[in-house]
Amino acid sequence: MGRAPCCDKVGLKKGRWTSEEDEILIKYIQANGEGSWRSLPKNAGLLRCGKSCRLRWINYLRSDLKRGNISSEEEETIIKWHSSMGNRWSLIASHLPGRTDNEIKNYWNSHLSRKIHSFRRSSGETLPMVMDSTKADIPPKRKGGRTSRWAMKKNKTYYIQKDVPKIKPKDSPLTPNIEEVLLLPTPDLEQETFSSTTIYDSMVLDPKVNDNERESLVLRSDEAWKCENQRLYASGEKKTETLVPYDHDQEGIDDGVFNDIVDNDLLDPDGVLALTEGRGGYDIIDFNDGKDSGFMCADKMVATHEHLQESGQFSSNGDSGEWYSCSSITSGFDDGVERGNEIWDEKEKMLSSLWESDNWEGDSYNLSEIDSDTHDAMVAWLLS
DNA sequence: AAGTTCTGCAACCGCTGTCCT
DNA sequence: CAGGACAGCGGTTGCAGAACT
Repeated sequence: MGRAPCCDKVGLKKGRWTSEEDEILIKYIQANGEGSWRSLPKNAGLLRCGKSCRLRWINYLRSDLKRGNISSEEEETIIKWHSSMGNRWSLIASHLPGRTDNEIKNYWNSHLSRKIHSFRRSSGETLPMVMDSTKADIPPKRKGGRTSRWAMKKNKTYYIQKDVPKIKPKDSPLTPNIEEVLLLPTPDLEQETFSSTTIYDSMVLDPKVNDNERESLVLRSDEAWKCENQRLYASGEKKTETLVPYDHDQEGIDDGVFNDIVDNDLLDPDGVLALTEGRGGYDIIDFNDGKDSGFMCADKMVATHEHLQESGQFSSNGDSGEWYSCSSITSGFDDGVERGNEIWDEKEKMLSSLWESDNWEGDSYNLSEIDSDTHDAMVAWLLS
């Protein structure tokens, strides 16, 4: 036999608390102490749910709360703890006396996350937008108002579009439009060198098939899907190649298997099997077992696991000896070899880490792996 | 100045683990 | 032990007011 329900929610007031209600609650708790939230509203004469009373007290009425004006030191604390704990707002709040989890959560969502996005813009990078085929032809026309929250959300979810609808070529040929919206966040050299569609240099393969089969899976003749992509090699040579996205739906992995991969079971937390988002869903990168694994780039297999191990680099072209980057979308240009001697600046590394961490939507386990120097630099920048 | 759109944040919702009966 | 409330948490929503054209 359990307890009586907390409240039946019938006839209870919702919404903003009035100053009168606050006063009643404060006086009651001062006289009787915290706790017994279920009986509190009745005893205090409030037409509120006990849960609501608790929330109001903890977040706004307690005398030890600071409320507003979060200092740079506090901001730094939030960033640091968030980088290691993710959205554990209550834990973060426990390191900030006088601050509540709700306040920190709101502050993060409305201030700090935006700082990171604005950095990407300020550093000459253009944030990619999700290509939504249903809207691609009708760019929204602004009538007035401020920066779109929707747009921020889109930016935020760009790399994490799990349920993005598959875009069929016949429905929405992307090639003509993609350049307008898919300028990736890359250093200057890359922006000059790579064409607009380099998003698809993410490698694509099915871990379940052998190399020959995989090649046939990836290669497509559908012109609408092809992406011309220029690559710059360390030698200075430029090459144009065609990258063809892999559509798991059309190409052989059934939805059930694919969803399993996406949802978790087949994802290796150590990164031997990784997903990157591509147009129409996820691409799968398998770093596992060498022989059946590798990287498909353009129209050929460019590296196997053995290449990776031997080279210590991300990948190389076994045929020509040229180095390829076969990285994810988010780090689509972060292969040091292909980029010659060019070195990413620290901010890019930071932001790349942030993007890859899926930090905007979920846990940030990757962020915790950022080395301390990078981490500190990131914090310094965010506070600058 | 009016109309439109977005921001900031307080409050709610729903879930989970723990405790109570 | 089972069932249910409690406490706490993170995600989401709603709205007043700000920002913008």
